[in-house]
Amino acid sequence: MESAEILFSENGFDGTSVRDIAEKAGVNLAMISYYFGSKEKLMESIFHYRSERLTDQLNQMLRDSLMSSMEKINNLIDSYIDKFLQQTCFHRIMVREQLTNAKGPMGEMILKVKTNNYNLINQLIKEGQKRGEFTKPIDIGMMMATLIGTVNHILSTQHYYRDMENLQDLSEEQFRKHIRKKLSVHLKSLFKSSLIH
Amino acid sequence: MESAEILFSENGFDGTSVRDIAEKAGVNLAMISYYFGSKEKLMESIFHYRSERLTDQLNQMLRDSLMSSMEKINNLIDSYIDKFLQQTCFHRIMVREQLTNAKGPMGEMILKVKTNNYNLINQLIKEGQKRGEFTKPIDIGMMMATLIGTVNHILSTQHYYRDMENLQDLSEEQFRKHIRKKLSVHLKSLFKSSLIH
DNA sequence: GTTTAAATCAAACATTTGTTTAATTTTGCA
DNA sequence: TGCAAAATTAAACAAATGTTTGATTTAAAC
Repeated sequence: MESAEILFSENGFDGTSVRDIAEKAGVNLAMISYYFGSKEKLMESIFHYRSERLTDQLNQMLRDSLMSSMEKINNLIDSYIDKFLQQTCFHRIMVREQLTNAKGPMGEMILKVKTNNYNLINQLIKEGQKRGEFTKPIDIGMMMATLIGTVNHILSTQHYYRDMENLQDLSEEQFRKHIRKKLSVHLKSLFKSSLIH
Repeated sequence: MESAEILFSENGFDGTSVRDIAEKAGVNLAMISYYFGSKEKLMESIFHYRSERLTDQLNQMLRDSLMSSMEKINNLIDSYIDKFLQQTCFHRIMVREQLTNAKGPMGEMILKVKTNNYNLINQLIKEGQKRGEFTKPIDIGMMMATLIGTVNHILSTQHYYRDMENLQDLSEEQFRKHIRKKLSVHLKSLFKSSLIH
């Protein structure tokens, strides 16, 4: 699953052969069918494994009643950035898969995750408005698209960003820190000025 | 090229066979190699054809000195949305391809387009700041990522957005109009409150 | 230590893949 | 009309694909 995840994220599902996966994992070709049933089901296993953990964390964080709504928003932003940075391969797969599989088991899994996230954030923003913390009306669906879209875009096109901002001399680790910080500051300021007059 | 563009956007490059393309186009299988050389080169032809027109329009619009900087920004937002809406297939391919081909001829083509756009927008924002129209400091690279990322994300995940916002009863045309408007309003307000105090 | 099930393997399977070939048809021009 | 170049075709090509098979090894239980 680890090997497959990396290869899928680099070359796409169709661009990766089961032989590639088997070789990278150091196992016999036949074992993939033996254990997962098929290449498709291997993909679903990866997806299931990753997305299980995705929503739990979010749910917990948003339930914390000690934080102000704005703090929660900022927390949400950072945790989405971190999640993507920690699981770049999986998120890359998700971005790619969203382009294709609207229908099928994959599409249903994605919809489930997205709907859950949407409801949580919706609730959070309504809460902030009720409390009087957020004074501006806001398009929640679009705001989510901006959060997810901006992070996705930067992290899926890291290479180009690095070229254009002349950051080639940074190490991989330094560069990751750099974009994490940039994204965090940018998105927080964006949300703040969109939610508060 | 038309047929290939549609199929590539739906199933990805590796998910599309030259036989699929030939059948959809109503031509013989061998003609693709005959005219384009290879499947890869067919892709490059599509890319070349589309990206040629991409920057020209932008250049022209931004040179117009009668508009205020804010008007230009708004114009830029709308023209990017429209470009994506008019050429959804091609843009889908670009989004997917950005995930994969950092190197290779495709990657170079993408970098060229991106760099050009970056320079133009950079210039535009600096101009607005000089004129005193834009009073807030701004991270231009991030702001571009937000523009492109938000549009890309909404339009590549239209299907999910439609489900979550309960817009299933709209016709395809109505739905397109709906998201165009939503995106336009949202991004303009986002840019405005990021550029002006 | 024997037995039984699970794990692992090399080999083979039938399709599908992108590309090429060589023959045929169509076209444009003298 | 005749002819050469271009366009189109069906067939074949070798390589790669996902999956299965049947034999062999390993592990665990009694």
